[in-house]
Amino acid sequence: MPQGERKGRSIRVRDFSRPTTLNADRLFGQVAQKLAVAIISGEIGAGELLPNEDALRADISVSRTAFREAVKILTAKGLVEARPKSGTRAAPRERWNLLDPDVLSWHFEADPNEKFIRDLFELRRFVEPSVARLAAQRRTAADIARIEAALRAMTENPPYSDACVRGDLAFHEAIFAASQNAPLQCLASAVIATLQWSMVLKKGEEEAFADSLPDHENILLAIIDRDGDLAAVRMTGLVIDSLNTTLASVNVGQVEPDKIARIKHTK
Amino acid sequence: MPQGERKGRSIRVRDFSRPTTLNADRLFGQVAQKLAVAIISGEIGAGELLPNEDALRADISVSRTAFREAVKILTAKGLVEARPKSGTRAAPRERWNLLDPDVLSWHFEADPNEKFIRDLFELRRFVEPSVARLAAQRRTAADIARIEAALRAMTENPPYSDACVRGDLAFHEAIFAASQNAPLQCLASAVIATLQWSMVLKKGEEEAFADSLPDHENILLAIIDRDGDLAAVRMTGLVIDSLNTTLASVNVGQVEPDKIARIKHTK
DNA sequence: GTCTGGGATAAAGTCATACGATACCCGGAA
DNA sequence: TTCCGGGTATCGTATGACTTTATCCCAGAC
Repeated sequence: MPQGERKGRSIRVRDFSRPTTLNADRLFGQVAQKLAVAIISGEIGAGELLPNEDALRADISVSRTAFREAVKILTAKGLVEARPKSGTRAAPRERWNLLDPDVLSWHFEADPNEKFIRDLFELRRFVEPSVARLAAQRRTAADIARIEAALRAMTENPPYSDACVRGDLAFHEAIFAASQNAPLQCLASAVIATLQWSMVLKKGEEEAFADSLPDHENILLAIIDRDGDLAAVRMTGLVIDSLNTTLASVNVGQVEPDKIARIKHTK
Repeated sequence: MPQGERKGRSIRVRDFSRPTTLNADRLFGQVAQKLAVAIISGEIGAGELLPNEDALRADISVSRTAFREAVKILTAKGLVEARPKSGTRAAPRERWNLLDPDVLSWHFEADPNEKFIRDLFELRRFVEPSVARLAAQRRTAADIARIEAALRAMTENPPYSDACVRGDLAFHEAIFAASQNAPLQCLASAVIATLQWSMVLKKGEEEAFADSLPDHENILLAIIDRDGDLAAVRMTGLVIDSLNTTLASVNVGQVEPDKIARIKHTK
């Protein structure tokens, strides 16, 4: 069956996360990605954008249309600023919408440094406990079912397998959804991106994963009991543990460059 | 001087916030705004997008180029999803990047309902205290100067004047900046949008504003003292007070529809 | 009758070209 | 040296044609 083949032909890292707006199979999407990575990695750095003639001659011969649409996407995400006649420049980092799913994805691909991972974990540390508290207060039966299903995917599949990782991401996303707060839910993509990366970095450390399973389960129990404070405390513990094991993997493990290279390769 | 005239001819609500990517003076920007408002207000609602022929004939005769670039912007912000053969559809609300500055601005213009304001205050309630704690721990002398300058703008100008409002926004933004966490800083735009709206709704209630001034000052003092816990507690109090007075204005004041209409008018 | 496969079809995507507007650069004049 | 003016580069917009892609429907096979 050729279509099944096509579907499974390559697993991309960001396939796990929420559907992104970035059509990588479309031309403008490729150009946008290439430019974004160049900007985020600092290759372009707040200077003027590479003239389109360069871009389309070096990479692939893209028409002005595709190039402009790619630039429009980057503009919408704050990566570049196009001023009427003076030129299109790469924007300073303060302007980037770092919480945009695509920007996060590009950022990890371009410059997955430790400071950035720390910052994201800090965000998780502040947000996720509160979200868990809300979830405990507002969850419906359907929310519980969704969280349970995600947890089941984690326990019933081998650690760090695709299905297991997907389950972990779904676990956290379901808790966000149970919070019933739409703006808050937008942060789920940032959390998921963080999780995904920490999972890739930690891959192989199965004891750490096994330890985290009861923590997940206990969070679910607190949410079922509508015990917001307990859910928040337990979520705090989970995030801190996750940060520690992730940083341990990054610092101790000399495999880090290899892993990062592999992640980039599987993009 | 005609150019000065043009600058001051209309005060826009979002002029106070960080510079948005939305070029309202460009054609594609206007189309994007119009479509975005139609989607967010529910006028289009997850169905198929109005065929471009309709759009360009009804509103203004815009070329396919401008229309497509507008759609690309909306795609990048998650408001629409374009698929090759099936058409370009308005996306469900879960996909919207509600924390994007432009989307926030459009959301307030299209559908400033109480639930949304509550959700945003909830976000503030969770995030800002933690940010204040970080700011207290990491602030530099320059950060202090920036916060002080913002506070001065609040005290030295008449309540709810433009300069005063700008000062209030700058106060909160400066605290975010002092946290030294880039992803966290992206939430500043959401906080600022919330503040801006609550300020417009509260306008005229000068006693509430006067009461909040010492609160602001005390937060600054805690940050100067590097007392993170105290800064967090005080920020929590400020956010809660702000929510209460804002909701009181919305619920008690029968002026609400009038005010909202006026805000929309000044867009 | 149901399922499968391929072609018709419609919409998005891509390309090429052209023109208008304006900010910026540079050279000439005072 | 300074100021002014025109040229130029670049973005924005418009137009028309062609390509790609996925859906839908119908015909043919089991």
